[in-house]
Amino acid sequence: MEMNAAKVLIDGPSELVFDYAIPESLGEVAVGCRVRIPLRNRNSTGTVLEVGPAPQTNFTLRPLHSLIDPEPLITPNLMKLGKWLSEYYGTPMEQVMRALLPESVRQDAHSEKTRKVVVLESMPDEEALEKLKKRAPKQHVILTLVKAAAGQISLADLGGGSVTASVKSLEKKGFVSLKSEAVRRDPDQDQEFMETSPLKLNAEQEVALTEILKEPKEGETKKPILLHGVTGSGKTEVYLQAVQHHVDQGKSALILVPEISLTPQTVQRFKSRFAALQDQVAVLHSHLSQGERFDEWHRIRKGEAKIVIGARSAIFAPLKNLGIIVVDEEHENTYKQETSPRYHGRDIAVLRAHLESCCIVLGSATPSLETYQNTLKGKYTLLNMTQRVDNQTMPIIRVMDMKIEAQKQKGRLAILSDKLRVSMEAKLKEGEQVILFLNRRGFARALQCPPCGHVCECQHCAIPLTYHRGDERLICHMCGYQTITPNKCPACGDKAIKLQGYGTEKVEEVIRKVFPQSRIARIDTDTMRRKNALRDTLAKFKAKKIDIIIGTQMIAKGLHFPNVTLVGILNADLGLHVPDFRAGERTFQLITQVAGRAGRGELEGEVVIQTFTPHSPSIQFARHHDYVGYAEQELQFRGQFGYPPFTHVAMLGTRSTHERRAEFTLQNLHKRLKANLPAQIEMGEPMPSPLTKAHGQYRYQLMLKSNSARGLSQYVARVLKQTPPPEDVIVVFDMDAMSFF
DNA sequence: AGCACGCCGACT
DNA sequence: GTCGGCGTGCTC
Repeated sequence: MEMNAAKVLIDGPSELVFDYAIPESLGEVAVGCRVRIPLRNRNSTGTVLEVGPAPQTNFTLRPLHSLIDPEPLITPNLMKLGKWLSEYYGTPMEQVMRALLPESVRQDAHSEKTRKVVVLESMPDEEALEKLKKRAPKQHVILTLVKAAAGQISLADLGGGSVTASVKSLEKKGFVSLKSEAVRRDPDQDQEFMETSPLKLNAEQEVALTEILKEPKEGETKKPILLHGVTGSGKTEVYLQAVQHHVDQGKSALILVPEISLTPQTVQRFKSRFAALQDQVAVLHSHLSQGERFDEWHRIRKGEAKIVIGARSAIFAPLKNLGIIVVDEEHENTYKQETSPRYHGRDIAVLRAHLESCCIVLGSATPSLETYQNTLKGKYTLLNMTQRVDNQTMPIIRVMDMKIEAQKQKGRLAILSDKLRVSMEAKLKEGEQVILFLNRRGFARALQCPPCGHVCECQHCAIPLTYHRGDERLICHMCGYQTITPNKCPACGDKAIKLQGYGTEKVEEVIRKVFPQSRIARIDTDTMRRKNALRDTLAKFKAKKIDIIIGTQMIAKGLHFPNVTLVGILNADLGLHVPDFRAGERTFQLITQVAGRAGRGELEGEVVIQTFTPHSPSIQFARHHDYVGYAEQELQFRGQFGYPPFTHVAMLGTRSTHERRAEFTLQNLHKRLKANLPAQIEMGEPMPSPLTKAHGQYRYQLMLKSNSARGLSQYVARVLKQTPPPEDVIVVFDMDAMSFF
């Protein structure tokens, strides 16, 4: 007899895939179903990968026990997506499955939140009621309350546990019954959203929207769209109207934002615009409780929620009939997941749109070079928005050469240039506000010569060499090249060559001295530890109770303060001279984004950039608001040194509390990888990570490069499987790594 | 010979 | 992950 069988991926780290017979009594068993299965002499759980005729085996298949959920939890498209993820990132399928389903949904036991409600069954007659009032006054009160509440009231509203005895007694008499009712855990239940109407689009927005909504030609699929719009050009309004269009057509929409906690304003705008459809909007992010996530996820799966806004993991939301995916600020690094599977939310979004045959819009003022390159190759459609809405102008950007300032301010730490100080005085006098920005990620120290600005770089990789204190060496973190730390500048011969740096704390101290009258707040991870501290400080700033904000990355994104007319970037070099080939791109993006905080109201904005390397392309092109110019020269550099988007770069790392073990394990892996290294893979040397010790663990890393991401991942995964690491060493493989620390 | 312990491979 | 087979080695 022809019996169908299911290929099941068994839960647990074993990566086991076995065939099981499908008993007829189980009904429809589809791909993506979660199932209970026998395994040896015990029970286990798994996910159905395939369903088909039973394979030829010399043993009889054991039957599936039962379905955990009546319907498949993972749609066929999401299963395909998962398979792709597993191969591309070299991640075991089991771990991919964990990313596909939230833990609370995956768990065998369902956790719908319920509440007890008391329902009126029948009312006693007058006589009985009177009797009750005398003999059991509490029961009488309950009955009146239930009746007053239209025959149904929650147990909690009646007074909770203290009334249960009385209710039980009433139930026995048949007057009421006690039932359970599912309640939705709404993460935003205490918030009110005022509905907003669509804004009038300007000509550029109109063109963009039309192109986004254009149906593909018969038999063709729509190319992904890059919406490149300058800061303040009204991209969000375009997304909103595009989403509206698809929702009107009965389709669903998915909006990805970099990080919910950093983009509350964007989420707010979506929730407000669709306030009338509030029950159809779901927000997914990491701060949801397990229960909230469970509810939101099932609302999406059942088709109740058709508009999903979320951070990267929302890309796996079980939406059906997708009309459009929007990836806001597509260049953001937060789209890269930093635990396994280390996927890039934007890339997965493009793939999902392809699988679902839906429209996808990637939006940014500073597109990633990966995405921009795809428009040049004709794989994506490029739409430009060059004007700010409401005729606002782009801020004027000035660049201050801190080498000259350092000479002027002889002996003192040059934190504030004369120009920036004078501008601040002028703006503050007018009652306008100032943001001072300092990127503090300077821990991986490059060696820079203060008089001439020269930075020691690797000849092979064109990235700054990193100073390692222990052995006084400079190491290249792409290829492993090492050299002795010079005691004078190789360019100008000056002996002042040194590691430079200061933090926000130091800046605050200096600014308070220079501007004793001003109200100053510092925003960084140290001062914003308290819950809601960021929100409160920003609210105060908005209310003009603060004049100057000194901040790190936290204030770079998405903030809209019309009264800010001056932005100072105190040390643009800090992000520039880190051992990462994307350092330049990141600096360009950061300057452009931070500069975009200035002049968002009636008043014109001004930006002052302080740097020791004023001629660096990231700074010069940002100064002229010239994205295309920057991209062109940066792409040329990337091509020349074989960096992404022309290749794929992956990082293989080890971590251990024992330094030698981390080092030895990576050296061992390096040796084995080298043994049969395919020609198209290029490999560097193992070396200590720039952040040698983090979270009590020593870290070593190794760079790999290839034209084929899959090929590289598969090769590394195979070698990794053959060489399991010692127990106390963790091995990390990161395809398309975005961070090299 | 009898039994405890730990490694290693199989699990459909 | 977890079970059980089997080899090692120690004890009765």
